[in-house]
Amino acid sequence: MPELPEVETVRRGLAERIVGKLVMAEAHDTAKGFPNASHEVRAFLLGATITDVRRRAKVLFIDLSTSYSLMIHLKMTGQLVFVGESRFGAGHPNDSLIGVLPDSSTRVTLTFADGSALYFNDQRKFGWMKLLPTSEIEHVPFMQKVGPEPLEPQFTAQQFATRFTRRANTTIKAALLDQSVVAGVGNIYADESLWGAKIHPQRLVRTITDDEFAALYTELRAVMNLAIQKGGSSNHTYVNADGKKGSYMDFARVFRREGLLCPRCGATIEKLRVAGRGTHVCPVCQRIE
DNA sequence: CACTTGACCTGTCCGC
DNA sequence: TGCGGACAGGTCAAGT
Repeated sequence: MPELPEVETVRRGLAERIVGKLVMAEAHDTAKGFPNASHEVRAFLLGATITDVRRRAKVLFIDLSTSYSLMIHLKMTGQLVFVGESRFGAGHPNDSLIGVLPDSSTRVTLTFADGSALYFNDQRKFGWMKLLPTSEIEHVPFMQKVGPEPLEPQFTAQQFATRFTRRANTTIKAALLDQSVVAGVGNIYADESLWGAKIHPQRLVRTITDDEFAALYTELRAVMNLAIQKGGSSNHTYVNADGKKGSYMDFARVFRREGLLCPRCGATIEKLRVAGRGTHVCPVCQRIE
């Protein structure tokens, strides 16, 4: 469930809290969450200092002073929660997590020299973390095929529309979710931006007009920027680096609002299945033609 | 190559 | 109340 705005929120929180910290220890449960945690590879993690926290699409990178990086995908239920030095003194915002983490969903724990810790939790074990030389990130297959960042200032509406030509015969929703078209869009922001642009998710890409692509570009960026401002969306498991939920769902206009009224026209919002995903639509505003 | 479907997981919710 | 099954969704592999 973490999409671009949620991953960006986590990135910002971590960048503030862990850059400069020295990694003292690493513990993980099974091979699944950290598949390449061999002794040799861990040598580039233990004793390293964190130099940066970056994001590309829905992937996070924690760069280390050893020229290695942790590459992390949260998939649906992954969390990266920092618990600070407040274990040695009251008043820290995430005091409430002390003694709570690690829990049964904790897959990896990084402990820092000052006693603080970073927990990678993942209830459904879809997420992963791997350690690789920083210079090899660009060669990872996903990184090679992933599309442009939709919020980059230089990303234009024209470029956005052109990216879709390869997916002319599929639905606009399937194409929006395709990470090689545009990076970072998931189910929530696909539905929200299509509603904003008044485009039915089942429309075929080749039927979308230039004006509709322009509207979708504008809506997608607006919705993602608002979501970042609100700290992301929390359906159930998503939390930021402090273990706190985001509030975008309070602003959602169609997502998970089936049976409620469309805030634009008052029709009843429906839920259907498009591209194998639960899809929310206003049947009046978003005509299929 | 383009496109769709199933697999990966486990907690939650719904209906019987 | 208990239980089975559907559902949640990001990405990849395998299928058409």
